[in-house]
Amino acid sequence: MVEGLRTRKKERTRRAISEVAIAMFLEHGFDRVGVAEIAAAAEVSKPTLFRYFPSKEDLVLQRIADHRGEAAAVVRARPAGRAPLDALHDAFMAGLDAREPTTGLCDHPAVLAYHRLVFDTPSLASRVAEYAAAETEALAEAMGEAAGFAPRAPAGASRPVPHLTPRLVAAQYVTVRQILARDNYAALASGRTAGEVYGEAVAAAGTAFELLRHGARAHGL
Amino acid sequence: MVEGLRTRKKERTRRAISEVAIAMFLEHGFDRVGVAEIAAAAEVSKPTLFRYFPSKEDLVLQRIADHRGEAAAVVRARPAGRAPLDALHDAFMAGLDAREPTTGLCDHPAVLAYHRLVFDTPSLASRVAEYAAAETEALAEAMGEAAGFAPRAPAGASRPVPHLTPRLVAAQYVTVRQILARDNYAALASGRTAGEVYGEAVAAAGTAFELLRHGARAHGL
DNA sequence: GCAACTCGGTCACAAATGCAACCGAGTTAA
DNA sequence: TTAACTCGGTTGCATTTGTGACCGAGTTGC
Repeated sequence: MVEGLRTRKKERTRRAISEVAIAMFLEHGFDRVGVAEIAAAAEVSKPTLFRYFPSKEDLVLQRIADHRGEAAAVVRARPAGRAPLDALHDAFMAGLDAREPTTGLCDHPAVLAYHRLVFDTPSLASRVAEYAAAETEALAEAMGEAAGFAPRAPAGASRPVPHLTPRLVAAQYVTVRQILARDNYAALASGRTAGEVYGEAVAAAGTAFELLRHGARAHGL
Repeated sequence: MVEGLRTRKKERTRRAISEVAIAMFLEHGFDRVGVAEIAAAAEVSKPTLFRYFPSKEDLVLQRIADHRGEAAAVVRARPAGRAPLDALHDAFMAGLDAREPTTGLCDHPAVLAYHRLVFDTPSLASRVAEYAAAETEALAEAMGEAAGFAPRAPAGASRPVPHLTPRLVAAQYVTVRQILARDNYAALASGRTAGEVYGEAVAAAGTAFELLRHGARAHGL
């Protein structure tokens, strides 16, 4: 009973609303389109729209939220004997290869426009930062497990709190990844193609993960 | 209630179910397709299917039922001074011109196959007869009004009962129309096109309505 | 003769949805 | 300042839908 009519229709509705909303935002701008218009275009009532998405911003950020916990999953599913950072490096390289939008190296016009929409709309950009914070926390937990730290579970807290070192490393990874993606996006925004940028992107990722692995000192900083 | 989301979606669902069902019946035969398969293909649950259509047969007959009361409406909407039978004749001629399926003069393969499906399936054919009876009653009422008879409303009856003459004429009209449509369909089934048959169909309709208007005596019967 | 199965159709219940009215904050206009 | 308006978001309620279990009649198999 994992795949009933109910589930299928709900997923379809969620996708339809989000896609319609993004298309309208891209065409007219985020705050020149009202939620009522989106609901009408998606053939859904306004309360239903808000049952799927808690706020107007989430209509856009759903795509980003879909990747929630991905880094933590990569760490947990890494091959035996492979270090967490190496597994993350592998995953990022694979993402570059596949031109995944999350790497910033996807030059489809729609994806580029989506990037512009998110970063040019303050309320959206700020929400992305929140997602990044949540992502960091989840990754820190997975890294704590990987490093053999038994996660502490304080009395009042609902979730275990990782130790300091995994949290620092996780935060650094998330930050570094943002920079890499930003750089790739900037290169594409200046008109170059993903194929042209690919080599530099790989090299930049190599540098970044090398820095993460061995610290700044080895680079004279 | 003008045109809300609810109404629109219900009509869409009703159409989707009926069309999916007819397509499957045409491909595999009426009683080689289960209602559960139809519901699955139409992406609705079985109870929902039966909320729209009271029986399996109605999945097919919906198209015919859609024309319920059409003859009565034609009579009521006829131009001032035009006799009911003449208005019905006009309407039938217009139907022939437009190649409406109800005239039997539509040679689209899908319509032909639909005809075959209905008349080759006993449980469907018998239901068509019931619809014809209901159609007759409705038309008789409209004709009674047109003829100036005040419809009688007997104590126990929920609806007024037309006088005898309008009922006879209405019954004759329905019968005659069935024969005309059957003849047209037979001609098309033998491989001729609607355009080729059109002239004969018009002439046949002329003869039939002439007979209705002036009786058999004038034709030596 | 009888059990197991199929198939059209129904039931009770919970989940999803539409609808209309409303709230509260921010804007505009008089 | 106040009144009217817009817009994101919410609420109560009726309608619609999915789900699973069930009924009863007709077949099939033994």
